[in-house]
Amino acid sequence: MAIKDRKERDKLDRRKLIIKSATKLFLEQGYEKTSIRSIADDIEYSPATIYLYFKEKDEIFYEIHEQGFRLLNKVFIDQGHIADPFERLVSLGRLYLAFGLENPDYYDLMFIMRAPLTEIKCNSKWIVGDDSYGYLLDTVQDCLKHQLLPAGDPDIVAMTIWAYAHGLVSLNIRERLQSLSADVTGKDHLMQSMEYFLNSMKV
Amino acid sequence: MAIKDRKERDKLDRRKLIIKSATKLFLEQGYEKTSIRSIADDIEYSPATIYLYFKEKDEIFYEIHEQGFRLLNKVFIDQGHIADPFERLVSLGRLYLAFGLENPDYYDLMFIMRAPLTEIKCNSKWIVGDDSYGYLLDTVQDCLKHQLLPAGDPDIVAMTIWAYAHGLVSLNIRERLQSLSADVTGKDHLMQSMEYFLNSMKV
DNA sequence: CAAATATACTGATCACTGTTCAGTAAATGA
DNA sequence: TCATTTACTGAACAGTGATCAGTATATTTG
Repeated sequence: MAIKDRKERDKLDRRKLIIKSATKLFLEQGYEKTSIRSIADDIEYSPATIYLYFKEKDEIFYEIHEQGFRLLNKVFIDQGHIADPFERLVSLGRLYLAFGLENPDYYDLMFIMRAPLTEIKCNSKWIVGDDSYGYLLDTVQDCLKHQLLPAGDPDIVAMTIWAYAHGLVSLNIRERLQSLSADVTGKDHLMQSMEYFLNSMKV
Repeated sequence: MAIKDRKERDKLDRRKLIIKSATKLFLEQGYEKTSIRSIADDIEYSPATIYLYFKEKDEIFYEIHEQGFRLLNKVFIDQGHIADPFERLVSLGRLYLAFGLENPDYYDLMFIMRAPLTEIKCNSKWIVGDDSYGYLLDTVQDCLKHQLLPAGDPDIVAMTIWAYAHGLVSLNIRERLQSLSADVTGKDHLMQSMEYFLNSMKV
């Protein structure tokens, strides 16, 4: 049965090849411009072949979507050592902002784009995102315990903070801040805003 | 020269006809599914005709984009009578949230979608959005004057509040809240979040 | 070993998209 | 009356995601 095993490995390899190429093209030119044909061209297979490994275009990009979350988790993971909960929260905020600005395409896929997750998938695998949200929730709960944030339901508080951070990043990515009366574009102003936000929240 | 006038009026009428049809189809089925051909079908003209009145698809949807801002302005405009600045701010927040949830397609076009505003247009006409932002900025300045919000640059403060509200609405529209550990979906939870946010900010 | 079957892949095609352009028919101006 | 402008269109271009009958190779079975 070794042959069968090898074949299965080969099949997975080809799947990975597709994802690798798709990721490369995606980071170069974004989701919309990365066509099935361009991926096929890149890996030197027929477009039809890709549909033997993925049901639809979205399924390929769901993998990249997951990669993005793994990336964000990696960024978050070694903040646990910060003892002060509020300091940890500040650090998470900074990192989230930096992640969004440095990986706008990943961020887009993860949080802005019309979800590439039709059907059941949504329940079964969205869980990857839970890790990142988990860090936030834990930190928020710590802050609440030490009364560093105004009392409230931890989930509501975490969602509130996330909503703020997401709003900041996504307004920036989609260039909605350029029209404001004052010029608040640029990373400095975004950081100023985040400091203002967190300091205002601090009890 | 009356004939020429009539002709110009007719031309504007046809332009309006296109926009009207585009709006109808857009609100029925969203941006992506509203094709030039479907608009042409609806108004019983050839697809090519549409390009005599609009340079590109985005130009049509820029009009709808403006309609959206006029709608939001109309919602905001009669909040000026609320005397207490902070109460006014709360009211603006509520209205913004309600607008986003009740008009997700408009909201999408206005604040989420990859901007349908290539080139110069961005400088010349984005100003429509300034009205709505103006209400927010005025209210924020009032709040700062009466020390109802933590001191800070008015533009940064306004942007911070807007970012929060936008984050809340857009995470909801793009269904990113469903994956959270607790079920924070639903208008109630969003309102709870907004109350928590604004109360936390209040000095 | 030979025949039947399973695997991996592809070219062609479908139905769609935004956009362009040569051509037409009618209204207008000289 | 004839030239010109105006308003419009059919057909096409180049691209998209997706499908499917067909093919060539490899494996399993009698």
